[in-house]
Amino acid sequence: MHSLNNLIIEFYDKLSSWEQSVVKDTGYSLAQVHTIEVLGSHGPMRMKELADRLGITTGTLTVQIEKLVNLGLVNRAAHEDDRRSILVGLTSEGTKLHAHHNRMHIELTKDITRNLDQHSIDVLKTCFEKMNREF
Amino acid sequence: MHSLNNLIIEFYDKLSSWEQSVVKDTGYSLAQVHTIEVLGSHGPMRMKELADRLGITTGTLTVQIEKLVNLGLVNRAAHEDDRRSILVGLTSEGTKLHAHHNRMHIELTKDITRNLDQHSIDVLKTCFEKMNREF
DNA sequence: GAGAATTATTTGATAATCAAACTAAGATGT
DNA sequence: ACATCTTAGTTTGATTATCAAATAATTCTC
Repeated sequence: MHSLNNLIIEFYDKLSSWEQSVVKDTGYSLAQVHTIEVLGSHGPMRMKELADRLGITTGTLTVQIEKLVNLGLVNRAAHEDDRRSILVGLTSEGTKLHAHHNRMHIELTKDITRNLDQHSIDVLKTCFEKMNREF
Repeated sequence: MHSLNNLIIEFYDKLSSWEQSVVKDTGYSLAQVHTIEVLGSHGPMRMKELADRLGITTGTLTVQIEKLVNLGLVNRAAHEDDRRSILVGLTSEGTKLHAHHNRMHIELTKDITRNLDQHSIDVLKTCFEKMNREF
């Protein structure tokens, strides 16, 4: 159990470093790219939901989104059913950035699984599915 | 490949959230606990090496370490061979905090692997070993 | 419909971060 | 040896990220 724990921590740390270096190349901040990632993979959502997913307060998010809107990556739209809320989503420019970032992720996944046979990959997927469910 | 990529990202995000909530309970900041984690698992090291591992500049680290020293979690010692360098390491108080945090990590690992049989765990370990090597 | 809860923004304060300048010490090349 | 180049850590000044609390608008509940 200890060894698996250490492997997970090492994996997490290396993924963190990778993300940091990839983000640095874009010229945007880590927080900004993370916001783009969440909006890109889950679609438009309300401020509250986005803040929860990012683990920050809505106050912090308000100023973040303001900047991303000014950068032309994100837009705000009225929420149909709830006039207190707004829906934030990606502009076409934001979508392009997300697609690029996602391609990098897929490249990385391809690279690090280079030496895994098909059976291992199948087991690995199942393990991730089960682990993700238990959080 | 796409599905594995998404599973990895989901795993990473959930681990992030978990870490954030666990750290919040300690009363220390994420950056502080991360520093303690690195020092705890790798032992005392020089500022430069620590900064590299944390992905921050030495300038940032200097003020971080100053705070951790004042909190009694970290100490500085002279480097034997290189008088430009100092070795930063955990105090007994810092070691205690690291041990506690590590126990939480092990608990988590135990929890999320609850539904995995022995064969899957063995494969999973091998996969992590191979993937960690490829970063 | 009155009171409670939720959503987003604003504000004021603090913490984290970087780049660049600086000091001290080691490494290198001739 | 010694001048130069590199490396390690600190300091400084500016920027960015963050939170908690106050506020305003809207929705929910009873």
